[in-house]
Parts: sequence; structure tokens; C-alpha cells
Amino acid sequence: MLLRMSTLFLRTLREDPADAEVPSHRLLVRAGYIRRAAPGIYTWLPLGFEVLRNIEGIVRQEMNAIGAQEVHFPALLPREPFEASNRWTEYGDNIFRLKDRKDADYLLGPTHEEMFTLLVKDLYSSYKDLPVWLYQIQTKYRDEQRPRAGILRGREFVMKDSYSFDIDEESLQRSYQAHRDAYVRIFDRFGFDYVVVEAMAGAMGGSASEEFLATAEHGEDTYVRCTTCDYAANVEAVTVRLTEPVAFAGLPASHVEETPNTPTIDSLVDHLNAEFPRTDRRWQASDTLKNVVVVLLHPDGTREPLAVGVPGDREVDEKRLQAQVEPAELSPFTEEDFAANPALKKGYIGPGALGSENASGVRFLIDPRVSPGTAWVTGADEDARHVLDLVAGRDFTADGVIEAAEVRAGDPCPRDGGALETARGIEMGHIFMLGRRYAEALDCKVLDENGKLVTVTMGSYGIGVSRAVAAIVENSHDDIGIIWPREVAPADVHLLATGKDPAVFEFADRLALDLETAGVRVLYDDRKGVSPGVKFKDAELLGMPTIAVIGKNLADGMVEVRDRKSGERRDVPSGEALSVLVEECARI
RNA sequence: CGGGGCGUAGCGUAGUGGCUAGCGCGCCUGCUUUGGGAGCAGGAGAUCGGGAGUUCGACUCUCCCCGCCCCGACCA
Repeated sequence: MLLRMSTLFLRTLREDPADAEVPSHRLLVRAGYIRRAAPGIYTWLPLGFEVLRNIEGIVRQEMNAIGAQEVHFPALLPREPFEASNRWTEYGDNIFRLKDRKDADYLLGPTHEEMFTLLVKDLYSSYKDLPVWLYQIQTKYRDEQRPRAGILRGREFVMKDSYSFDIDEESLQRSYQAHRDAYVRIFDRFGFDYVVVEAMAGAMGGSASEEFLATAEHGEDTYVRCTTCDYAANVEAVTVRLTEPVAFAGLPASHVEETPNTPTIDSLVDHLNAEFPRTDRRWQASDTLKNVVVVLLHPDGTREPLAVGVPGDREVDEKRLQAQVEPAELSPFTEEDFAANPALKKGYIGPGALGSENASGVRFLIDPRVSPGTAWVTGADEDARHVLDLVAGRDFTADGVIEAAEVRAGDPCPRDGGALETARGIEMGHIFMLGRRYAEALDCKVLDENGKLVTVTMGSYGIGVSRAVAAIVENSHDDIGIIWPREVAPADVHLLATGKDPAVFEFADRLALDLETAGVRVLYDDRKGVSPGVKFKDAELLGMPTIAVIGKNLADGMVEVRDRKSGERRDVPSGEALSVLVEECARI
């Protein structure tokens, strides 16, 4: 289909929209690809819709290629399945809810785990039917607290979600791997830079989980990567590199010392250096053990205090802690809680009072750095006193280990010990082994080969399809416009007819048709009376990978071919224009 | 949901307790122009985000609501 600028429903803007900050938002609006319809809700204009369809096409091809089958659920869903999985309440205000004329509850689907699970339960009942992989490309609705950055985080968005149903873990592994391989092919074809990072399976209760992040400075997700190996992980999923246990022999016994006015780590370190100087070096914050108490709100409504011990030079990272204690919610440990638990001395809490075996009875989890044989300065559970040379594993034990301390650039990589660095990205895909949560809640079982009913195990795999449009632009633009990777571009060639010479238009008309016939997708600027400068600016803004200019040098038998990305320009004889452009645009 | 900034025509903006709300881009008509967002002339287009209040008089001041952007808590 030949796109003619003279009739194309398009209006480019000369200036940036004032409300758009990030490049993808700015450029997609300015170039006339999208238009805001409501907060966080966008209309796709012809060129933008073409890009969206191209992206859908890539996803569809690769999903079909691994044997996944496409279905299509409604976006308007009844309440009941979400009631069964408890997400009607769990999802809270993020769900768009509505009622029908009979006052029955409905919702606009934020995700479709329940529907897929019920569909499989509905139709399949034997292990012989498994594995089965189903997917859909569907509009999702989430009433985001803060939609932002145009299409990057909207309240209505297009997502590809697929689910695998397997009889056992081993089979699930294969389903997961097949999807992972497909995702690599999909994101390669999208033409942007991305990383695969280890992620937390979180509340979903699964085991393996990875995220595909498009690397982007405006990305919302922070991740860490190793500077010497290919390890990359979501901040929540980073683990501390384990060190060898140290022998206790020869370590001095612990002793309690007076440490007046030292409620903070800094004041304690200063006091230690003044009153109890070390012989080898000065005391530092990392020699202290900081014990932070929080309250966990469990889904069943119970409140449980939890103490987390981390080296004093690190904060407890709330996101990391939250990810570890899912599905419980975090809440502060209040003054009332301190009053109710006199064994805990604010500012001087130490392992002596913590742990299920000790006075407070508060569960005590420690950072992996607090490993057996390491010596610490920590609270003595009395006002103005600390205990020195308290050795982990000798003088105290915790109830367990927790990864909740903040991660910092320069920390050692858990894989090879190299320095970690932080970077930002846009979450484009998330794959994880879902396990049996939904299958159990919705009673999706099949008969195994022994005739016994077993609950199926699931995998869940998502791609932000509309978000990909923005992520690609984030990754591929310059000061003057978008630079589409060929496979997602609305057209291969932006053909410009400049000037007013009828011969130019006649030549360009014929070239446009010949290109289309040869399978090259053409956006043809056939507007009359529009100055060349306007056409050049529009072509650069719109971002087709190849720009062909038919203009004044046609008189010399030449046309100009430009590469949008490199800026390279060359003149080719008009007679060879067709073959040159066909070759230029040949799909890889 | 907290902190900060901001809402004037499709887009970018000026404006002030007082006459018909101004400019640029874009759009329409005519003539000229045509390789880097052309020129001249004429024109259409705005309940100044919404509501309430103060006032002789509100785009302007006050309050409430809605929306937008940025920074934090949540997510593809």
C-alpha cells in the first residue's frame, strides 16, 4: 500500500509539545504518530498504527514459530475469576471497574492469568494435552497512579501475554526456555539495545524470572550489571557474593562498653575512634551492625515485627526488603511498637535481644555479609552502651539470612566478583515460572499417567507491545527526529518529489509504483507547492530508514539516496534508482 | 498518594482588576516563490481548564475540583 503524503492523515508539528519531556513522547507526538485522547490514553494515527502493527507482526511470527497458539480474550471481564484468585481486592485501585445494567461487577482486564487458566481447565483434562502454550495480543487497562511519558506508561496499553501449562517442573523448564529463546529473537528484531536481567518472581511464587530491559537513560527501572562478566540483575534480585567463613580461634571475647550519646552510626564511629581506637586502622561504619525493625502486614491481617541486621554503612533498601517478604506488606515500627516491646532499646538494638530465642522474640534476619566469624560493634540493648567484638556465629545467631541491604555501584558481582555498576532501562518483557498459584486457586488439574489428579504448573511471559514503540524511539533518534529500524518502520523509503517540475513528479510517481511492485514499502511525499525544506524536515522527523530525493538533479539524470541513520548521501543515476533502492531495503 | 512547577485557538506563547485577548507556526483564499521549515495581501479559528466566590467590572484576586509536567512510593 503506497502512502501518499498529499492525502495521508498526518500533521507534523514544528515545535515540541510543551508537556512532553522524554524523547519518545516528544517525537511521537510531534511526528504525528500518536495523539493524546485522555490522561495516559493515546490514539494511534495512521503511521503510528503501522508501527504498532509491525511490532505485533514480529511478536506473532516468533510466538507462532515456537508453537504457541494465538487466542483472543475479551478486555471486558466478569468479576468472578478475579474473586477466585483474590485479585479483585488485591489489585485495589489499579483496576478499572464497572457495572452492567443489572448491577453486576465487571472490570477491564489488567492481565489475564485467570482467564487463560480457566480456559485450559475448561477444555483440557489429561497430561496428554500438555504442554500447551497460548498467547494473545490484547489491550490491557490499569488505572495507574501516575501515567507518564506518553506511551511509555499509559493506562491503556497493548501487551502480548502468553502462558505455558505443563505437567511438571522439568517440562516447565523447557517451556520457559522456548519462550526465552523466542524473546531474544523478538527483541533482536525490534532493533534496540537490551539486556536480560535476573528478576524476582515475587508474589507469583515462581522460581526463575528474568526481565528484558531496553537500555535507556529515561528508563524507569534501575538494574545492575557486572563490569567484567555478563551478569545483570534487577536491583531487587541482586545477591551478595558469599565469603568464606572465618575461624573463631584467636578472636577476642566480646565486651560491652559505655558509649554515651551515640544513637546514630556516625556518632558511634566517632566515639569508637576517640575512646577505643583500633591498632590496625580507624573504625568505620562498615564495622558496625545496624539493626532495623519493621512490621510485616501479612495477607491474613496479622502484624509481625521483623528485625533486619545490615552493615552500618548500608541502608535497608525498601524495595529489596519488600521483594523478600512478599506477599506481606511493609509498615513502620512505631513508637507504640517500641512501648509494647521494652526489650528493644531504640538506637541500641542488638542481637542480644533479637531473634525468636531472645527477650524480644522478634524474628531476626541478617545480611549475608554478617557471616560466621565476622566481628561487629552493635547495640547492647541498653541505653548508651554498645558491644564490641561480637562475633557472628559465636556470640549470636540469627533466624536466617535476608538480602535487603542496599546495592551500590562497586559492589562485587555475585558471579565473578567484578565491580557492579548501575544502569537504567525500560522493562520490555518479563518471563517467569509462575508455578501453581493460579492453577491451584482456580483448580486447574489434569489426570497424570497414573490416573491421579495433579495441578498443572504454569509459566507467564509478557511483552509490552505499545511500550516497544516508545522504547525503540528512545533508543533510536537524534536531535531532528526518529530513526526507525527498518523492520518496524512504517515504510522502507521516504520518497520526496521536490520542486515544481512536472517531470520530477512523473518520475517519482512511476518510481513509487515500481518500488511498491518490487515489495518496498513507500511513503511518498507527493505534495504540490510545499517547499523542499519542509519535505526534508518532515522526512527527518518521521524517520524512515531510507530517504530518496527526486528533484533538480533529475535534469542531470540523477536522484539522491540518503541513509537516515548515518546521514550518508549519494547520487545514483535515475535509471538505477529502482534497483539501488530495492537492494537498500532488502530485509535481512 | 506526598513535594515542586504549570494550564490562554490544533501547536508554541504574550498579557493585565477596566475598551474588541495579542503574536508566531499551522489552516483557508489570491498572487509570487521552490534543494533546507518562503514572501505579500486578505481570512477562519478561544465559553482564557471547570465550578463557586470577592468586585461596578475577573483571563487577572480567593477557594474547591479537573488536567499536565518533574521528583519520590507502585508497574508491561
